[in-house]
Amino acid sequence: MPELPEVETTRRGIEPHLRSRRVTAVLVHERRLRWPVTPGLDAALRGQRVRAVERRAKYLLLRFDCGTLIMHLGMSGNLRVLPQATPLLKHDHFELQLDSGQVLRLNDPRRFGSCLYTTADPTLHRLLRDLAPEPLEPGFDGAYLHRVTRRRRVAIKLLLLNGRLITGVGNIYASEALFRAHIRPRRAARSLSLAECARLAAAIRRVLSAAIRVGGTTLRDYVGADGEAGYFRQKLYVYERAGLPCRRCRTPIRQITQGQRSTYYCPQCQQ
DNA sequence: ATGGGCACCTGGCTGC
DNA sequence: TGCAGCCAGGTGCCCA
Repeated sequence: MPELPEVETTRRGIEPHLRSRRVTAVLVHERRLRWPVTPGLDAALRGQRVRAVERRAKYLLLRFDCGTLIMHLGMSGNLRVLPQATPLLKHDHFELQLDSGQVLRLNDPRRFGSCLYTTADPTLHRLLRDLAPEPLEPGFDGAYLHRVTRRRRVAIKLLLLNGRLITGVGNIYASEALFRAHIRPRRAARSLSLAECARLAAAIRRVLSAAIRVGGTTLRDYVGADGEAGYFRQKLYVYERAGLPCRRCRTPIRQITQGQRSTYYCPQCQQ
């Protein structure tokens, strides 16, 4: 489900309900996520106030005075703020009960998400420490992209999914950014000129920002923290549009497989 | 160092 | 109707 825009939409949705609230209980209904949910969370967090709700790449960070809860939504996870009496749904694995009478619930059918607690600096956590710079922060530009692609023979589409080099871009926005930059997904990363890298970096920033503005992309069952759908799907140029006419030139959109995942592109607009 | 492939899961859809 | 097969928004890890 979630790429950076969906995670950021979730963050913005839950943050007002969490900030400065005190945790009254932590309930773990299913410990077996991507990694086992950190044991002892109820004892660690009960009575603690949520100081901030932050995001790093596709990770959400719930900051407490005593430590940080690092959450990831995997492919199919979502977080919702609900009245505490709301009945549990299938695949509700984890919840934070709050002194407001509300509850933050993680639902994740595929259980690729995670929920880990650390008392150390979370940016030094093994899952976060090697991540690339944030794509919406100033350091991410054509020069950066040019530098990290220089010796890479891998296809640019696959490089966009490598979180150590680029972060926040997933399978949807990788195809969408390459379309907007007019670059073929199978091009070797190192073949991109500085000008192309600049176009691509700008396209990544534009597509992520635009998706955040409208609440992310809705595919299948994705809903934001308040349960409403995102609207970016209507703005997709190529993703899941195989065989349909390109919105720009009417050429049929092609679907190929790269790294066992689907890529979509326009053979006319992208060279 | 880089790159390819697999693994972890459930559910929805298609086609026989 | 049942069932096998395939596909799906992520990413760490193992191996060549």
